[in-house]
Amino acid sequence: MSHQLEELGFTKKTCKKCGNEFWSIDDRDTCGDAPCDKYEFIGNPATSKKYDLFGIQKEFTKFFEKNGHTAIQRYPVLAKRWRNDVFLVGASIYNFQPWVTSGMVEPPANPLVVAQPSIRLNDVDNVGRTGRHMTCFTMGAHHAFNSPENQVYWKDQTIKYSHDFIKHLGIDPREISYIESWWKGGGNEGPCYEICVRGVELATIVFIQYKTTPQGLKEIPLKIVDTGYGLERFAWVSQGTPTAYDASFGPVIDQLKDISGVELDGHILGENARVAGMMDIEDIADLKTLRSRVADRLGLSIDELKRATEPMEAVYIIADHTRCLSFMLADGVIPSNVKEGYLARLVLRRTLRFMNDLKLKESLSDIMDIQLDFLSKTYPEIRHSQDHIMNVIDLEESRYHKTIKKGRNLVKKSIKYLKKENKTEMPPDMLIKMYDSHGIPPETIEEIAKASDFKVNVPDNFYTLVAAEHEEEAVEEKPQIELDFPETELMFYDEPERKEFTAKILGFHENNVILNRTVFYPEGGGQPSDVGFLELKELDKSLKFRVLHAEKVQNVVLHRLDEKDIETLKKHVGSQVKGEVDWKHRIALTRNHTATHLVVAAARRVLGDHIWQAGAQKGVKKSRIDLSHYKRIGSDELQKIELIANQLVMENLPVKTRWMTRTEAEKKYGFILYQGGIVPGKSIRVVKVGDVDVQACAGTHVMHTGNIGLIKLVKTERIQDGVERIEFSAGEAAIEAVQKNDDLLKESSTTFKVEPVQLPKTCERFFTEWKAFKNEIGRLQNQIAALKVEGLAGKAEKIGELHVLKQNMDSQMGELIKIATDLTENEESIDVIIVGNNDGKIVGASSKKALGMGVKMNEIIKGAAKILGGGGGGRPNLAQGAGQNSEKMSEALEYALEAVKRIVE
RNA sequence: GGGCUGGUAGCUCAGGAGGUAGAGCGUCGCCUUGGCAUGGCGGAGGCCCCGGGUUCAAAUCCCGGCCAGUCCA
Repeated sequence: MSHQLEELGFTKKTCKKCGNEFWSIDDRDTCGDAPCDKYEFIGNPATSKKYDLFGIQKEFTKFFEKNGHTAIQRYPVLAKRWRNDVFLVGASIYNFQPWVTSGMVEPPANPLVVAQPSIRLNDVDNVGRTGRHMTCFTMGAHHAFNSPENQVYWKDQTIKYSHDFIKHLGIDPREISYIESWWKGGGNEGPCYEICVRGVELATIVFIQYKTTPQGLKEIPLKIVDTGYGLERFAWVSQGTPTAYDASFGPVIDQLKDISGVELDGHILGENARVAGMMDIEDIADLKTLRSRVADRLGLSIDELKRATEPMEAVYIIADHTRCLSFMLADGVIPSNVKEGYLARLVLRRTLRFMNDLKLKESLSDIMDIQLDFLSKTYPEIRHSQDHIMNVIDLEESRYHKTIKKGRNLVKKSIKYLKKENKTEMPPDMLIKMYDSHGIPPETIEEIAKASDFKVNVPDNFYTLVAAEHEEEAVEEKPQIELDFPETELMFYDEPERKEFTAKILGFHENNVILNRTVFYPEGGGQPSDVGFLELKELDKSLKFRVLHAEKVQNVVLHRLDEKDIETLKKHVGSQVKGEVDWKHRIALTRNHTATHLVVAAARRVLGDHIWQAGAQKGVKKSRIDLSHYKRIGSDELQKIELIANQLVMENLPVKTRWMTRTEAEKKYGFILYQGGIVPGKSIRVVKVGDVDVQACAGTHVMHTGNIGLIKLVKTERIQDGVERIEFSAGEAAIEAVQKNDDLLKESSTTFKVEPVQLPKTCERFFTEWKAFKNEIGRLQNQIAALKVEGLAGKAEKIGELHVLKQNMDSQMGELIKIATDLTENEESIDVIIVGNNDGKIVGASSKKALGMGVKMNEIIKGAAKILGGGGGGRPNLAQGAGQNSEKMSEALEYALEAVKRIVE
């Protein structure tokens, strides 16, 4: 692979334990990585000096700067800011994907060095327990991007740099081993070395040089040096602390210890980390193995060990998770039930659970305060978001408590139900349902069950079972269209007010015409396509074709026409056509598009800087934008946004557009450029509205905001937790929207015969009165029923032991029911009553005495209602029915009476 | 983007194999008391989220929508 290692005195060997090939100076027979070697640095630092995390970060950056690298600022952990394939940054290379790594865009510097906070949640269960796993770590990285024209450095130099750096820290080169391996990820791969010292992997240096394709490896033109130095691990080996947590965020841990009163036992922790270092921990079963091994070595029982370690682990988890949350929230992740927001909520709720285990009386925001204090010394930008973070945290904490409280009730109820069913244990599917549908973790259920003296058995593979509940869905991949046409010249950028043009017909694709240039805006960036006409002049006559739609495929604009028109046009490849866009349509979309930028800008002013556009769809009549926000937008906030947006219109701000290279634009404006979505390409079109908004945007815009006219916000909708949708109209459509509201008011006020201003009061009055009348009617019905009951008793006939009454009455259903129940429940002289009315409704009731004799009213009424041509039923003591043939009522009543007779006699 | 829950009195929730809408707390009135804590009795308070469908009959079943919760990618 490289001669560099040989030059440095290394020779290649094979590990006798794992069989991997590795390089070292010393004559050793194991590769230097766990589990082949065990940790040899705990209590015995490997470096000449101790570094805390920020110390090593500084040292790292400084070293590579000195060696010709340009240091760049960290990127936000929210990768969505510049790419849409992953949620969070998991490594420094994520910063440069896909634009730089594909070779399309120049890197911000070359070579460069960065210390990139990275988040990986796949091992979240191990955090705090193994001594080395973290949700958030700092990846120190030096990158070189080697293009055919610009070779920066490759394998030899990379190895030299990394070796020099480790040596520079005072680590004895004889302790370093380089394990040969192969790296694969993100569609690329290449050879790599894992650099290990005293049993721990400190860094990986990767040489990305292939693309992974279904046909195998494909050499790529841009060869990338991708390195990753686990800076927390460097801090760890330099201090020799029991865990990497102590070395990385010791001050936070100290304060947490003070608050919680937990004493950390360095001996146990160190032993735990040593054993954990030797293991791959993937599930709860592995964790149990770890516990029993550690307990063994310390001569403790597993319970004793758990009692001793769990509080310490909780402290570590809280310290780790709050760090992760700080980056997430500061960089713009809004906790939610979907996407990256869900990941934030997951971490946040885990933190709350462990705080609860420690019985901390502090709120999460108190703990976050400690973490933010600590972090903002190195990352001052986090301070700027402090208020926002605190708002979000407090809100989330109260949401969580609400959920748990609801969950508690549900669990108690379920246990009660199970006990009634004589079950002694909660079945696993119920446990899964509780978590899946209601977010109650099994530990919480166990806790509640214990209080209710009920057994809960959580399966080891609980989360696997949960996952099994969710069937995977195959992702359909769209077949790529291959087009062989030159790039279409887009005229609407240089001449935004142009309505007509002439162009040459280059060819066809399905129902689409391809021209050499166009004024038709192709659908994209949430802006629908233009429509209009193409006109072909042929000798004396001219033919006009409707353009239904335009879209861009690989820089070629497809103008979709009716199938018949395509057939006609096909004879004219190479001819000139005149194109004309429907301007009313276009200008409406243009107004809506610029208005979108203004509404976002206004929303940022009203709601805060955390507001980002999460999606948008423009239309002629109405448009909508989705904004990241942690709670519902209130109606007064909405009105404020509306006012500010319209003020920006009235200021008649100039809208300036210009093309810039991606790197240049990002440097000047930051990722806020990508509010409207990720824009592809090397150079991007930057649209700047006065000084209030700047976005990378390919859409059409008015020249001055005054051209938009009115902006009317219509409604808000919460499309997900953490994302609020605002629907609005701009220009003429806004006037229509206002007029529509006026119509609604007029229509309603005409009905009430009042002025619109009186409507709210009038409505309220009508509603209250309606309720009062409704209640009054109920009362009157009861009274009428009571009156009608009087004197009825005497009309009963005696059948056997029972007094039976059969009567046709002029009463509604409700009244009949009332009469029937009154007489059978309260009046002792009546046992069975059957009443009907002229609408074909029939009701029957029987007293306890009659019931005792087997008079089941539901069956009798069922039969009687059949005669009426309908159906009926109810309970034995009270039943009702009805049918269309109301003229047969007396027959039905007679049937019922006979039925009673049959039972009694 | 997908799955699963839920929406009933001011609040917390029962009910829901279709057939008279319920409880506790709160509220109002009366009684008990010298006053308070309390206790007893009685009352008011429901578009059973909205719209459609099935049915003699829908809070209950079905479809759609809105709102909320939750898990997963």
